[in-house]
Amino acid sequence: MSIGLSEQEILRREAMAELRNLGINPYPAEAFDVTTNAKDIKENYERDKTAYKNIRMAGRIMTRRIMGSASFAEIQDASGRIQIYLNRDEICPTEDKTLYNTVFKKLLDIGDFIGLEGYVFTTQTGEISVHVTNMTVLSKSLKPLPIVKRDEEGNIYDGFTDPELRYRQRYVDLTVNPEFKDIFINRSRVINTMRGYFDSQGWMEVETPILQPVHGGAAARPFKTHHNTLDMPLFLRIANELYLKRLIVAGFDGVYEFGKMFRNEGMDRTHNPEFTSMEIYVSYKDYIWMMAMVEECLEKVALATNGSSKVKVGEQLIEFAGPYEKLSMYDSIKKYTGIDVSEQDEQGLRSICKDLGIDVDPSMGRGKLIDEIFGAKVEANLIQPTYITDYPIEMTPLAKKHRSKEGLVERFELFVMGKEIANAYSELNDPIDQRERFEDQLKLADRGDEEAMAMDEDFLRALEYGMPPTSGLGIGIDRLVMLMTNQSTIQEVLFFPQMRPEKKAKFVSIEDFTALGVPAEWVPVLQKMGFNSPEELKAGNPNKVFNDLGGMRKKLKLEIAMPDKDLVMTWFA
RNA sequence: GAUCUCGUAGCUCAGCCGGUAGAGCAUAACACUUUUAAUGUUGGGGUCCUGGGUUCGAGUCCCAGCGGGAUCACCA
Repeated sequence: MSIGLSEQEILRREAMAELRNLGINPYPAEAFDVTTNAKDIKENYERDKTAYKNIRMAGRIMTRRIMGSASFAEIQDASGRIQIYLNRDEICPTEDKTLYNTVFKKLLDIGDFIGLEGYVFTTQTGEISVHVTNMTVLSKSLKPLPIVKRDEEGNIYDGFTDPELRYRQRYVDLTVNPEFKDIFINRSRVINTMRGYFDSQGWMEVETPILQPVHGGAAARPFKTHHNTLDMPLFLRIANELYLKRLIVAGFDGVYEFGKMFRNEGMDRTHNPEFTSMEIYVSYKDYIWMMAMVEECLEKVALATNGSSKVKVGEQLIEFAGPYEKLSMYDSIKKYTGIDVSEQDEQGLRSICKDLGIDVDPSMGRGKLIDEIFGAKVEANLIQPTYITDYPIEMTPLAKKHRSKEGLVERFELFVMGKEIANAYSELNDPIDQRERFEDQLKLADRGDEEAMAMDEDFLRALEYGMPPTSGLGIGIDRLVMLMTNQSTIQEVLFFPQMRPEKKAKFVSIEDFTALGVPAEWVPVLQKMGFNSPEELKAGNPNKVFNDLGGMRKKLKLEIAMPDKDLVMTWFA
C-alpha cells in the first residue's frame, strides 16, 4: 500500500534500489557481532584506551555532518549515542571511493542501521568518538524519522512532542526521545524488585485464567467475548482474586501474580482499559502483618528505581520507608470534616452528604455513601503514604469481619499523592458469611448498583472445603510506576496505551484500477493525484487526467512509459 | 458523557481585516579532511483533517463529522 509517498520516502526507496544495484543487500541476513556499545565506550575508554583499539558496534545513524572527504555522524544504539568519524581514503583505501562517496554520502540516511569497525579516539574538540575503518549496511530506513535537535546543554529544539504520534508510534517516540526509555526501564525494575522480594520470602508466582466464565473479585464492567468450540460466553478478567484464593485452599502458603486486568470503563490519565495489577495471598497472616510487608516492599522498590527511599513526585518528596501513617476510615472522615459518621444510619449519611454538597443517588447503600464522603473530602489530603483501615462491611464483600469493631471489616487501602495504590484484607474465609455477603451484593444489584459483585458458586464451594486464615493484597502496578517515575499520566508508563483506531486510509487494491486497463505502475500516480477509487477516477475529466499524468511523470521523474491518450480514454469508457 | 482547545511540508510551528501558503530543521545539488543545533550557496517539497454552508473568492468565517489534548463527571 504505497498511497501518497512523500518525496523523501520515494528518494529513500530509490536509494535502497541503488544499494541493491551496487551489490549491497539493504537487509542482510547475517549476524553482526558487536564488542561494545556507546555507553561502554564513553564510560570506560579514558580508563583503558588499549581495550578500544579494535571495536565493533552497531546502531542507527541519527545525525550527519558531511565535510567533503571526511564526515561525522552520530550513532545511536540501545545504550545511547556516540559520534563516529569517517574519512574517505581510510574506508576506501583503493581508487574505488564508492563506499564513501556513494554509499555513505548519498544512499544512507538518518535512521539507517549500520555496523562499524574501528577504534576509539578523542577529537580536537574533546569528544570521544569512533574512527571508522569499515562500515556495513544493516538495515535501510524507508521513512524519515522526526528530527530532534539538541545542543550541548541538552536543550531540545524541534521536539517530537505530539502525544498522539508519540503513543501511536511508540517505536518512533523512543527512537528520537530515548530519555523516555528510562520510564520503561524503571517499570521493569519495579516489577523485578517486587518479584525478587516475594521469591526470597518463598512465595510462588502463578498464572490464573484471563478468560473467566464468571467475572468476580471486583466490581467493574467487563469485556465480554465468546468461545466458539464451547459455544459459551467468556469474560476478560476484572480481577484474579478468587482464583488466587482457590490456590490458597489448594495448599500453597504464598501465591502472587502480576497480570493484566481488563475493565470496560472510562479512560483518562489514570485509567486504561487494560492495566497491570499484582495480587498476593499469604496464608496464616492478617492485614496488620500485610502493612509491614507493603512498607518493606515499597521501600525496596523506591531504592531500586530512585536510589533512595525518598522519591520526588510532582512538587512533593514522598517517603516510602515505613512505618506509614494509619488512620481508620471513620477517623479520617472525622479528621477532615469534623463529622463522626460511625453511628450514622443510611438516612443520616444522606443528609450529611447533602450538607457537604456531595451528589448521591437512591441506589447507594450505607457503605457506598461513606465511600462518597471519603472520596470527596479525605482522599486528596493523603499525600504521604497513608493506610486507611477498617472499612464499613457493606463496601467490602470479600474481607473478614473486624476482630473487635462491629460493622467493620479488616481492610486497608494505601494512599499516596491522593490516589489509592494498594488494597488489602484479612481475607474472608467463612463460607457461610461469604454466601451472605454475596447475597447482600445481589440485593444492591437489584437496587441498581451496577458494580455489585456476582455470586461465584465454585468459589463458595472452595471455601466450604476450607481456606486457612489469609491476608491478601492488590497493587496497581501502573500507578505505582507513575509514582516511582514521577509521571502524571498512565499513558506515559504504558508502551502502547489504548487509543481510538487511526482513521482508516481508503484502501483500494491495485487490481481495482488495473481492471479498468490502467497499467499497474501508473496506479500509485493516480492515487497520488487524489483518485482513491475507480469511481473517483471515472468522475474526472479524461483530458485533464491525461495531461496531469504527464505532469506527474515529469514532477516525480518517473522512468515509466507514458500511456497513450487512446488508452487513457478507455479508462473512462 | 460535558466544556474548552488544537489539526497547515517528513518534524516543530507561523499565517493579520477572507484575496490560491511561509520559516527553521530534514531533504536534493555543489563546495569543504576534526565537525558537533557544522557552515556557505542554490533548489524541490502542501488534498491547509474530512464533508457541507456563506462568499465573486475560504487555511482563515459558520455547521457537522473524525482524530488529539486539557479540565470536569464517571471509576472499590
